[in-house]
Amino acid sequence: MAKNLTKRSEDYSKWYNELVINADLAENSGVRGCMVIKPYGFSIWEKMQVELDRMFKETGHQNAYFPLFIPKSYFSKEASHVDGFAKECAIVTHYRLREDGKGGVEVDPDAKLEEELIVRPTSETIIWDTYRKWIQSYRDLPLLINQWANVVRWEMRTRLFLRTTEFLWQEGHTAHATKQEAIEETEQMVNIYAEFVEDYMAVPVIKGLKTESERFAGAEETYCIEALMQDGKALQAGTSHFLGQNFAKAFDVKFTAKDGKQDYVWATSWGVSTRLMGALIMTHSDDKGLVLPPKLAPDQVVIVPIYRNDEQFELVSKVAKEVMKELRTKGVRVKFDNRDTYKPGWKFNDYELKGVPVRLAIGPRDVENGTLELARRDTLTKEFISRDDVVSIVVDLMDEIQKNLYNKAASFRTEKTTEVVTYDEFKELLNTKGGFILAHWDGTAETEKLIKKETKATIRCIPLDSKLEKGTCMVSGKPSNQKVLFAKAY
RNA sequence: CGGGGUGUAGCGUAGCCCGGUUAUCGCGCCACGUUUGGGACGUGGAGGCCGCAGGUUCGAAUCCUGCCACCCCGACCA
Repeated sequence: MAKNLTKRSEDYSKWYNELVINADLAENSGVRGCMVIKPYGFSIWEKMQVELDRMFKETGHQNAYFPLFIPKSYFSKEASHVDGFAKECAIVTHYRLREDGKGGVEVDPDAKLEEELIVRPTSETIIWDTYRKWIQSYRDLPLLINQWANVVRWEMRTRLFLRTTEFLWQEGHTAHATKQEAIEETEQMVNIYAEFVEDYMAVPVIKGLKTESERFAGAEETYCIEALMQDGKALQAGTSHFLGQNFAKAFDVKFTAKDGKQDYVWATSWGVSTRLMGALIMTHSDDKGLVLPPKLAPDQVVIVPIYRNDEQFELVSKVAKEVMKELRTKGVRVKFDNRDTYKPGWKFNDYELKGVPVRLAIGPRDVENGTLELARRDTLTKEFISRDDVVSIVVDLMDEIQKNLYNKAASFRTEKTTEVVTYDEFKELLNTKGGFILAHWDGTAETEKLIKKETKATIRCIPLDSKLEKGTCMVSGKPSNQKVLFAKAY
């Protein structure tokens, strides 16, 4: 990372970009708005997948896979859904290339598809078209399915991990016999997302409901989790939608209930994406690079040997390998970096850049004294510990670092969350402190739009667990029952 | 899609206004040697159709025209 570039500098996005590239997580591919996720970045994403997938399965969901291509006509079946996605779709119109006579290739105009195919921006339509065939009776319900997939949204502006043209995600699509059950599913999934993001990513989130204008295209209610980044901007980290009977009606998905009556099924959909990687990076990183929570770090501990000659290397390696073995027995992910092609100082900096939670250094002096040098990535502190205590200390540290990262992020968020009464205060705060702002709002789309236009701040959510309190809208002065969460957002 | 900016080695750049030897510097890369407890040093070396296509000129990285790509700010958005 550039030495003089810090996250406190004005150009936060440049800092972020360099961090993603230098920490070897991902890079721009050169293909419009698509990124290459490099092995190190992908291994973190894989850890996230494993934990999320486990949580989905523990709550009765199964994985399946649906097609990448969606016939254009499917989209026109749900009116608000098409409105929401029409402007950002990649469309397949032809199925063949031919030689252009100049050494290249061109699209063969004779190979035009009769019906264009949309590269999925999300899979509601094709999945509901399929569910129609799968669901006849209440006995087929609930249908609880998730898929891990890539989707494409042709956004105007892209950003590594946060908004790439193609991104990886999971999307759950469930069908239920009753409205109540579907709402419970929607709420359960937003709770699972919050639990994952807080417990595994160590990123505190606020659960809430989206306002009507921020709602998912085709949803009756959108639940979300919102996180606060270090530059004071909010990031939507996950969404769970109650779709009512909208898609069931659009795709004619009916079932016969116990009483013999036919009804449309009730639906939900929910998803998190590789954007979570962006949240992880922007929440914990410092000027030395990435900081990974132990639960998601591909390597939780790295051992760096210090030596001058082969003899010392053998001596040090022996201890390093023993320590590695003992830690692995306790379930700690350890890497022994015995490469002779890089110097210790270089390795120290590289692992700090990559965010490895704990570094152990062993040199001849340590072997002699029965010690190791332990360095924590989260606090950047170093200490010598006894060789005999290393396993218990490191095992405890995994929990401690995980908690410390969460607490740090939580107190940052508390510090950056302000309640205001007047619109003037609100505007002033946005320009100075930023962060989350709680304020009364009259519940109208007009006021919401006006605030967005004048300040660029949006209502991130109507928090679920905030207390009800009477007040008046900071803009219109009309009555309000609850403060809502505002912020400038990614 | 509007407004602004930038394209020179793998990366970051100087040169461009005011055309003129072999295109500058740093990092990285390769070889050899000395090094190794916080990003080592020395010596030598490789690597460029100066974004692309035209034009002006004896001569173009530099001037002109067109195109393309990327970045930033808006609008849009997980």
